[in-house]
Amino acid sequence: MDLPNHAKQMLLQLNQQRAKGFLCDVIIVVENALFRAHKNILAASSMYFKSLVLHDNLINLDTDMVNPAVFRQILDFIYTGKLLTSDQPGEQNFNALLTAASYLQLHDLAALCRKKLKRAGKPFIGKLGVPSIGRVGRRLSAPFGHMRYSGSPDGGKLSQTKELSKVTGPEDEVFAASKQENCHSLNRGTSSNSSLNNSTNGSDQELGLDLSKKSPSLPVQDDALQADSRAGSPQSASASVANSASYEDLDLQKNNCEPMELEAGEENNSDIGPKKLHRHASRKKEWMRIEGDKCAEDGGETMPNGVIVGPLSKERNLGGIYGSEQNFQCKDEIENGKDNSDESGHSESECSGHQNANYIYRQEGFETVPFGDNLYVCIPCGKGFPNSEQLNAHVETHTEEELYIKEEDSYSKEEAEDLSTPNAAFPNEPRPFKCSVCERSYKDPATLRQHEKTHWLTRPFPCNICGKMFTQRGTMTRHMRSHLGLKPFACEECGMRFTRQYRLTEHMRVHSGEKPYECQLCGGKFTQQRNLISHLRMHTSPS
DNA sequence: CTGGGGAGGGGGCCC
DNA sequence: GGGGCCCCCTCCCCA
Repeated sequence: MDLPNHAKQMLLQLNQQRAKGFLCDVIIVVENALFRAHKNILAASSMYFKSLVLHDNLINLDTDMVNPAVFRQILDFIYTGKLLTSDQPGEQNFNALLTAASYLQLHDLAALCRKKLKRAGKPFIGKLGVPSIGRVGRRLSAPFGHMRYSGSPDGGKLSQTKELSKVTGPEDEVFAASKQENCHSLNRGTSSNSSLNNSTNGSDQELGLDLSKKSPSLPVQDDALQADSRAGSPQSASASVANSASYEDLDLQKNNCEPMELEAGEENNSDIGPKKLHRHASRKKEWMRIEGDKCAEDGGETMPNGVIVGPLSKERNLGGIYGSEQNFQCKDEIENGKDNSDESGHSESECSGHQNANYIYRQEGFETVPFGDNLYVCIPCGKGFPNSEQLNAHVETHTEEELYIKEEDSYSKEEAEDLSTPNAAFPNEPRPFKCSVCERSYKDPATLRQHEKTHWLTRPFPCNICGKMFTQRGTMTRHMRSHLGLKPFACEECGMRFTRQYRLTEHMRVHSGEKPYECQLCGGKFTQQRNLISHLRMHTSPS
């Protein structure tokens, strides 16, 4: 008994999931564009992808071999079995496709292209695209976190004009592609629309963000990368982890689950003190464990569950990365009649999926409403909907003002006073702009508006990768950096890199020995305020 | 084994 | 939009 359309239906479903970013667990970077996909699908389509996705969740493809427009065609082909036509002239497109298909070891597609070219009487004039013969190893694409830092006078920002000028002619469709679902341009210069769409149309977004920030000092990575002449290895296509902020991590990949070699290597290269050195080595062990523990244990067949990059694998971050999953988890919990709004530790945002994040959980106060099959619940009005599309359509009918949490009553006077710390800090400063929900007040309307967003149930800035929602664009941008492993702030002393300037400032005290935070009770000094605070807890805790 | 300290990283939020 | 600070979580090291 065969279901005649089973395979077709499955593929259709998978492609729809890809379009929504649902359960996508790998990001492929091609030049300026990001593509989300499913590891299983990629692995099933090509041995090359299979070896890449085994250890990495962020893959950079060699831009000599494939450009974003072509890769979009390829990804569509993988997910549909259909080759969609491109704007390019046929033979030119088939040449590019054949190059890329050979490079990616998509044999069926390559054969199809060859056939097309043969029929057209045009010989293949593309590049030699088989990784196993060493072509790819020649030029190792920098890991994503590095490749935009060109040491340019602008401090290494995404060099918009340069990147643009490189891409001409047919490749302009790169940027058309960036507007497609699942293909996000990282190049701010490609669009005047530098803002993210709001949560109601999150699946069709363009990043348009400069996530790179400027780099005060950037260690030259390319030499180290090129020294790694792993010709013939699929890894040589610079499958990189998102936090591959240093080539140490790449070494780690190279050594493939052999942390001992790494630590030894670092000791040789490092001129920092023993303690610091140890520290760094231990950090790498952490990374190692995250990315490769399973592969060490069982020969590399099992992937660490749901890990995008090392540091992000921490438990509490998984919720963010796998927002879509949580979305459904929350839905499941609704089905199971659980109240997950409190004890489960989910915040609304953590329950967030891609678009309707804040609406998919059973809200307290609505629990007695019989939802029936309407599992998607609009929090502001309590209406249930059978699917996310209908809910999204409904959500758009709400105005911003309606989305405020109407919970003035829940704010006690004491809480309100606690929350009015800005006033307490600057008692003499006039703060005429008062929040209508809590008692806080601000000097200017922009800050007030910013603050008022914290009362909204919808968070207007979704992460394009994991769907997590943020109240401030800056927070979301910062969060995106962590996905992409962008660490623009480098320590000149030890080369350690950070996602934030503030972290670097804190870190520099390690080198200077400065300990500005002193415990008034015991005189203990600390480099970081947070450690003084945790120290003070030790004094005040009863035990 | 445990508690304390050091430090990396993430999010919230105000300026 | 970016900077800065706060709070939290977590990991690692070490006594």
